[in-house]
Amino acid sequence: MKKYIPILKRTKLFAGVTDEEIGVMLSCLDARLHTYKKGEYVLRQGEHLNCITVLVDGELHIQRDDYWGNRAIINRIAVGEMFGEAYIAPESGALLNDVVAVEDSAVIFFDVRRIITVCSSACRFHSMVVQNLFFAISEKNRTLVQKLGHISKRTTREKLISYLSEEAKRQNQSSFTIPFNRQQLADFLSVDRSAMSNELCKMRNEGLIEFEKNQFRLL
Amino acid sequence: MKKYIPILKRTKLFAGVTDEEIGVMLSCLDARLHTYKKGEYVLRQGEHLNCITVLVDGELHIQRDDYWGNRAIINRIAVGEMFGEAYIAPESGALLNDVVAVEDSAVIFFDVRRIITVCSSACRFHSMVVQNLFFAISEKNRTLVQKLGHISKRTTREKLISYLSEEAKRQNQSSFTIPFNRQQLADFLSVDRSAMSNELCKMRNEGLIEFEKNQFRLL
DNA sequence: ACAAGTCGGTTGTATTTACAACGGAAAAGA
DNA sequence: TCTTTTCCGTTGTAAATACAACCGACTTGT
Repeated sequence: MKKYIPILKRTKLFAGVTDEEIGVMLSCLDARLHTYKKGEYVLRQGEHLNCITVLVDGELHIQRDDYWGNRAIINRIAVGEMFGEAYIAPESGALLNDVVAVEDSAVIFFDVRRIITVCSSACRFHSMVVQNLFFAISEKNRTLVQKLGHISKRTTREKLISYLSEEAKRQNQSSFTIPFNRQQLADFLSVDRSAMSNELCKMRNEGLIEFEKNQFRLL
Repeated sequence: MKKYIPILKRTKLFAGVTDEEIGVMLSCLDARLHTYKKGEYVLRQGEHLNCITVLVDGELHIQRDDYWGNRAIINRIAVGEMFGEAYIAPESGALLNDVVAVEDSAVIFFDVRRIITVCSSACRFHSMVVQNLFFAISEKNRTLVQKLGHISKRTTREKLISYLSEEAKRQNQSSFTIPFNRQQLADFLSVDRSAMSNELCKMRNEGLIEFEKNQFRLL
């Protein structure tokens, strides 16, 4: 697990904490490492979780399939990001979504209560992590609201424009790569893949965008 | 401001804190009270916020109007709930939404940094509030995901069923009142009001639901 | 009591979408 | 290399939606 310390160091959760301090916290927070093959479920809807988790390798989707097989990709977790932070509270209840490995992945689980219960020794790095956790959850909150902004648009085209322009802004360039293939993007924006594909091509024909595979450019 | 202590006491943020302790914190956290008339803006998109706020009277909508005048109601804030928690981090940037008073309302603003920076005296109630804040933000996170679940449904009917059945479950009875009028519900679910109205009546004709004004019953 | 405004249901039409099915190109696997 | 699978664009059709317009019931304010 120690080999992931350099990665943990770059996460929002452990920002400003030194390697040695992280090493100490790994045992202090009862960290456990699990690995998953592409396609495996990390967590399933209905399970209970009392850990904060950090993805240290691979990629995860937080998603939900409904009764009719429609998939909604709620969120995407990249290396260094965390998930499970919505279930910190003891009375949080069961998970509402599945968490699936889209690539071979490695996840570290941390005991929640040991994080948010400030230890008696009140170590410097612990209170740092507490504050980091605040910021991280808070930021995820904003991310969710932004996503709401995308899918609350009425038409497929508007959803695409909303998503693509935010992505361009986030990556700070008009040409950028998105982390989804077509089906995944459709699931993320909650639209039909073929309809979306169609709309994308229309937009290209109208000279609004260019794209090839996952590479997009706004014009 | 002291007259709102009984209300604050029942909020998630101050759960488990006594009246006197809240009284102390009001000054300790630099609390400020503002009141708003129905229709007034509490905060506007683009502004900066470095406070956690609690609604102590009235009702707020967190919403966003796009260029074409389409309104999306992101969330509803009831008495005792808080907002602004997504902007705790110093680098959060500007507000992405408007916050509007739907009724005459009163809001208390608390300085964020004084909350999350544990004071040197490490008072009992302060660490309590820190933990409460964790749980509250975390819960809001879940609320947002639930809302995503509603509007990620493809048809108006599915959105309605998703929303109404969650509301029934939340209020723990098949007959319940919703906090929106038709237009607001449409804005909340991101659909057209008349189309939604139409769909509601179809569902009634099919014997799925009953309703009158804001009172609904699932059958 | 009257006028103005709000609210919710209804209808028709043009637009948009989902869905199913297909095919070619590229990638993955044997 | 050959086969299989994945990915993505295309098309046609049926279904669902947005939009505008209208009406009656009810509320609010004067």
